[in-house]
Amino acid sequence: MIKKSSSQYTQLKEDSVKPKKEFTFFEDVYEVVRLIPKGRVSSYGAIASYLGTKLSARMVGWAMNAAHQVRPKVPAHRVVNRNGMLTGKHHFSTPTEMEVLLKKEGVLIENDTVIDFKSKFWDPSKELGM
DNA sequence: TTCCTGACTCCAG
DNA sequence: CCTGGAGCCAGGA
Repeated sequence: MIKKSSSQYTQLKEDSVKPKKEFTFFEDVYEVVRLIPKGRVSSYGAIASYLGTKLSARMVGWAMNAAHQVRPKVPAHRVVNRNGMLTGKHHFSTPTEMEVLLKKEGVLIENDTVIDFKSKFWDPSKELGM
């Protein structure tokens, strides 16, 4: 039982002014997503990788979950999984919202998957240079 | 505090 | 081709 007291860390921080953490990761995710060109799509893993946390693709999805209430607007519909599947469609106002938005931008969907995903794929590490 | 879940991905069978 | 488990880490119960 290594029951340590957290008090030993309390003096480490004096920034009692800031109740919240920095949330830089989420903000970075939103910024990258906003850079995805219209008519193109990216993946959770690609974004995570670009931000240096390759193994945290799930966190990108988690960030998208809260992206709807973030301003400026975040085009979350342009983020799909590595296979081009619209795994996040159920998190939009309607189950077809994501697909409709993409089609409006020229990205065709079939069976919940982006058609010709390979050519529509936008890799931040490659496009933004790394 | 601990435990569980997830808009993911990789790897082994 | 499909399935399951591990690693990731922020929140909610």
